[in-house]
Amino acid sequence: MLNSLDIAKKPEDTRVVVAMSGGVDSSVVAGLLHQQGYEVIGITLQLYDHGEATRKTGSCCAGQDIDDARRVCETLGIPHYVLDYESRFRDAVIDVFADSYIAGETPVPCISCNQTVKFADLLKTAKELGADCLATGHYINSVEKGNRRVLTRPIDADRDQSYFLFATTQEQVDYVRFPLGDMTKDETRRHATEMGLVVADKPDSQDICFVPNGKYADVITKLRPNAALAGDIVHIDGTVLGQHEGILHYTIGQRRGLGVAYGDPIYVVKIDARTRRVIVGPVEALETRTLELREVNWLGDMPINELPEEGLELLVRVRSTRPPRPARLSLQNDIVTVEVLDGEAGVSPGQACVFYDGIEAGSRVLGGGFINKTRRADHVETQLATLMEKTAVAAAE
RNA sequence: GCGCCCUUCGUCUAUCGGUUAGGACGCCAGGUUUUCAUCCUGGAAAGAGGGGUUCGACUCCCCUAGGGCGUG
Repeated sequence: MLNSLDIAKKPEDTRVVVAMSGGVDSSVVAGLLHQQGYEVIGITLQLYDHGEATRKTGSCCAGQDIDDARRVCETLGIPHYVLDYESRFRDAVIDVFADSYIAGETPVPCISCNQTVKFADLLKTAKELGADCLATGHYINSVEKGNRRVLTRPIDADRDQSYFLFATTQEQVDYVRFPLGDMTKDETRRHATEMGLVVADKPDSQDICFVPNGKYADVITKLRPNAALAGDIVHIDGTVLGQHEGILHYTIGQRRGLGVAYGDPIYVVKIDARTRRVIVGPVEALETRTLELREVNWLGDMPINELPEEGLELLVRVRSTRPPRPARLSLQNDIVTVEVLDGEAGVSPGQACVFYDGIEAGSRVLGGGFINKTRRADHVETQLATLMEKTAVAAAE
């Protein structure tokens, strides 16, 4: 007989570590599991510098948030531990974040954090504590299927956090539980209020947790003083339209912040880290059909090298707030390649491409990968190639 | 040297003898969003300068400055 966490033990004999960020969601997870009689241990990771970042609203895992988590555990009457993961977080998340921008990509720090700190280090700690599972407050679900668990989309589609969790390995999926997967945000807040938790009305976290004031470029510049070098803003037709203050301010598909009045809206089409050029063009130039992925985490049933010759039809998201779009996944010369059937606009290297087998709640999350390269329409590729060639010649002279 | 034309938000421009001088792009602020963005809503922002004519001028006339075209 399985308990509510799909473990063959009575709740009171089941030890659960709850990853508590100090927000409502993970607090409610701890509260609900405690109510159900589980042996709950709250753990909060201290991830970064105290300072201004810790006082802003919508942060997590530092300063005030650690305090909130502690108070929640006191209210519930469960043990709470704070672990110092600052240096680990810095190496695995912040440094990687900075280097990605310098390389002209656009990172997703929340994914690195889940991938390395939460589901690697914290998970290991939970196992060392003898926990039967690690529970988090993410809005995603997982269910038993045969002798393993599969990741699925949550009930609350508006809150779906699967984009940030695509890199969770099968082994991790088997150990982690997501009690909020079949709950809406409103219900979560109601539970928090009913349980009298101090965080019941706390605002949701937003922005990058370790960046104060939303100025992520400042963080990078502080870490890598030579990162923000000026360069040209070049139209895809070759015209130099202006100057920018560092490629780290831009991502593919970005419109604002260019400071160029072109008459029509122009978007960042490509970032050339080598020459520090930001290439811009009309919205049509963003249209992308083919993506090459790296660091792919495949959670489908068949092994990924046994994909059908013609590819596997599924749905993909290339940014967390986009709806899943029909696509075909295939292996081409050992490279995992995604063809978005109707095209996508503004696809950036460094972002994730996450796979689904459907749109509705309960659909499988089939993993995903980081976008390594993209290919546009032929005429756009030709224009870009011409631009790259010109610089190569100029550099040679 | 002479003749003709042009000058409006940061940029490109619309309009008119009596208008809250409109739009696009840019910028700013909110909303959306556990990434960065996108997207949505809102906001600030203009008649080159000086004289006239007129009840009233950004609009008509003159001068000055700047720019364009044509011509000895």
